[in-house]
Amino acid sequence: MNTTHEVLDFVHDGHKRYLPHLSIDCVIFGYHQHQLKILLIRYHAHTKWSLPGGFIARDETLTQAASRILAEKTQLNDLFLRQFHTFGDSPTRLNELGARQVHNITYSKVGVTIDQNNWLADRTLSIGYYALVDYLDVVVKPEFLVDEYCWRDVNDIPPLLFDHNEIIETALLTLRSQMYQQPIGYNLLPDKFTLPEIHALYETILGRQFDRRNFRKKLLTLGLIRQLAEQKKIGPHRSPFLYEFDSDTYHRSLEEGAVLGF
Amino acid sequence: MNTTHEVLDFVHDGHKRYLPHLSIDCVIFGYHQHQLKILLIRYHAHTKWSLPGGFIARDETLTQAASRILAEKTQLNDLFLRQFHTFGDSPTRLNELGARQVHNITYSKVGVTIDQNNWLADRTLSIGYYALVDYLDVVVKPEFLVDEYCWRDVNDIPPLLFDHNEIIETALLTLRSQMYQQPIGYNLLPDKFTLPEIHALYETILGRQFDRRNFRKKLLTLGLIRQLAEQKKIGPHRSPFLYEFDSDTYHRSLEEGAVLGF
DNA sequence: ACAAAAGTGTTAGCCATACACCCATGG
DNA sequence: CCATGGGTGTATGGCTAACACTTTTGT
Repeated sequence: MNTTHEVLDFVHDGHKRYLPHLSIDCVIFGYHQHQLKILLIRYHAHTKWSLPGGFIARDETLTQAASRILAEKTQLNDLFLRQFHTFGDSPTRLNELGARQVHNITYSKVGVTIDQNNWLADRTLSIGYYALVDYLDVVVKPEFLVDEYCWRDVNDIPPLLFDHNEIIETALLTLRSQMYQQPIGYNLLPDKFTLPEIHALYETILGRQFDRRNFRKKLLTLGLIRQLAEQKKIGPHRSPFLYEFDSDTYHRSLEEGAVLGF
Repeated sequence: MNTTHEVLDFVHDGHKRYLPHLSIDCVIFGYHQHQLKILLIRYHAHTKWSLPGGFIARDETLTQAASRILAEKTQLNDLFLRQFHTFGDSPTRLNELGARQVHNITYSKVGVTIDQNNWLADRTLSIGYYALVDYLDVVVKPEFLVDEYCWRDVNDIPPLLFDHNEIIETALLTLRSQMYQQPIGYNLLPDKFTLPEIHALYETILGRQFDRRNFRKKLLTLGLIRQLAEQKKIGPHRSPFLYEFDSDTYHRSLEEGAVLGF
């Protein structure tokens, strides 16, 4: 939606293409060098930030919708993307008037008012998905109704629209608990990475520290990573060895689960 | 819905009270004495069985809706009830015609045809909840549109309507993986229970065996259960001791997670 | 030579696992 | 006394956790 005409069409006829009452909200975790951030957007004329989201087209599956929405924002495909919860309890989701007012501020940009019967004024439940990306890989696409976007540190999230703070909270809990049972990193690290790199990744996402020696031992014992003969030049310091994921073990662990047990 | 009039009202005006496009399906696990069963229902004039389900009223929260639907079927409140996944990928959920045909069979009972514009003919996503009950406690309430119900063993589920087999599969996987991280049993055992009873509960739900001695040790070490001085009379055999849950530890483990680590 | 970062091995304690015999009860 | 089911303790191995010094590299 990049023109006034497209937006007006969406407001008036969106319910013909999309399912009303249901949206998808994406918690896009962006990791890079010891920082874990979340992509937030600010809809037109709002002061509060929100999570990026979208609707489910009538002719696409739920998974397709989530991938499409994520790809629209990040221009990236084949990301780590997981459904984690469906939200329908918050008072902000029961109060149709509140939602309508929020939309009215946004859509004032095209001079249209959402009336009580408009599909966007309906009560909407939201299916939460989270994704993990390297935020340096992401070129966020400007959108007509979005004034700005930003990457905010997970520990410094401001009050957001609707129940989006709760959605982030749940996403983070889910991400962390899944990380203890499944390998993570394929999408966040280069093909060949150093031990300090993957070590920092785990420490940052899980928000705690691991002993370097035990960490390496664990990943090697599980067969998740393989040490290479090459080293990486990192300037005025000792050169770390490069490692790569063992694709077989990695994907088997993704499916069957592998207890990291730290 | 127990009269023709109520059903007709639901078919024609249900979209005013309920959110269209979204339903809740409940996987009700019924445990009793070494058996783990699932409650299935057969809608009027259908040959295939289904999961019990329902819609979300416009003025209730998602959690309220799930509890209400469960209470309507089982007459029980305060059950162990958990959302586990939202389903919107199955081809049977994309094909509106198929869903309409299924509904038409059911609603033939009241001589009404669901046309293309009826809200029940819309594509519907389903939010899956699972519950755990003692199936001897359940008195299933007869419903106008339901010809029969039955408790089927989890290992003997026939082909069901729509994607309900997949929903059960996912529910069972979730239940089992949660059971390793959280205590279960409060709703399934009497206040005072014997060790063989809770032992059988775990073995049945998780589908594997545990050494009696190690099992007891584990639960006592975690502080989840407390041994009482009383014993239970069980006929022509040695009387087993009674135990009770330690309410504090139990609820703390529910929230924080407790690794059973068998 | 110094600063910064990476590499490396051992030990102790806990916990999961495996395992078999005796006891109580009612018929 | 017999059949059935319940109660109980120990030993082993593996895994987690804790811990500090040396090596490399560039300036």
